[in-house]
Amino acid sequence: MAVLKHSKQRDMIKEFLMTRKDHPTADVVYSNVRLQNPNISLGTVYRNLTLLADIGEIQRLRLGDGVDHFDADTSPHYHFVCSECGRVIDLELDSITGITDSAQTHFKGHIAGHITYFYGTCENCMNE
Amino acid sequence: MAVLKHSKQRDMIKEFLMTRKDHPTADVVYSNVRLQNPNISLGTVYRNLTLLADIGEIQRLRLGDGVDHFDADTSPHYHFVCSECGRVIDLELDSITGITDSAQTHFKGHIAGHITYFYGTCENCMNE
DNA sequence: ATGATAACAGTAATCGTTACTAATTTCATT
DNA sequence: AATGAAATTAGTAACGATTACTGTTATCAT
Repeated sequence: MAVLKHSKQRDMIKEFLMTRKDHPTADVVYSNVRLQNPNISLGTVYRNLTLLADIGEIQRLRLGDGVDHFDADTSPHYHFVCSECGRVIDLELDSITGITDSAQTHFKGHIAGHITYFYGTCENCMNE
Repeated sequence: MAVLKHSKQRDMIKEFLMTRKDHPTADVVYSNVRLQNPNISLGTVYRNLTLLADIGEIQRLRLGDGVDHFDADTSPHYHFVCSECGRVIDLELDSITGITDSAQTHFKGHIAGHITYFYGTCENCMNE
């Protein structure tokens, strides 16, 4: 990979993402970062989100809603997606890495890991 | 919902899907069904795959590769996605529905279920 | 300061999917 | 069997998220 050069835009994107716990999409990142730098390009946001995810500084979440979400918290944890409002919420959950092992027992390839997320109705939507 | 009327195109799509264990995409369904009916429209394929999934006759799989896959096997089971070749393979795995309960314990909304799939290198790609 | 190259803004293109429309098919009722 | 209302179709246009391109600007080792 090419040598990484510093960029103000990348810093802004990373910093914005660290202030948020709601796993925003590229578009949300774009419109928020634009408040500070109205000239930033949507392509720049996408490119840097991809780059940051590739070097492991952020996490890309694919939650089946057709839009990528991004999370500055790279520690392993699980997510809940509200089927009503689409909200994405962190979940406290004891590690379930054991399921990778138990999936491996009957499988001849190599299982490197798993993707799991939960869905249902969030607290907010239940009170309606 | 409107009354369902029979359609030859829908039958062909369902029948094709039942012959396949490799979880084809809409496009693969389209090009195969077109061998029998060259006039069928891609929109018809999408509409019927969605309809069949809505009435529970098939399953729509979202596996994080940006393309929907479809499975005529509607029984609950898990999938493996090869990171090398993209192949999707059924997995034998004892039920892990318990994780839904254990996710529920610390969560105030209602968890209806979970999506889990595994990734790694398939047997084919390991022999290369 | 210079120069190589990474990153940028702006825009066009791509890809999977959905929406639209006029014509056709299904099917319950005659 | 003929009628007609409604579902379905083929074909095509539109859409939204993302990626690619291009000429310009910023970074940074020398």
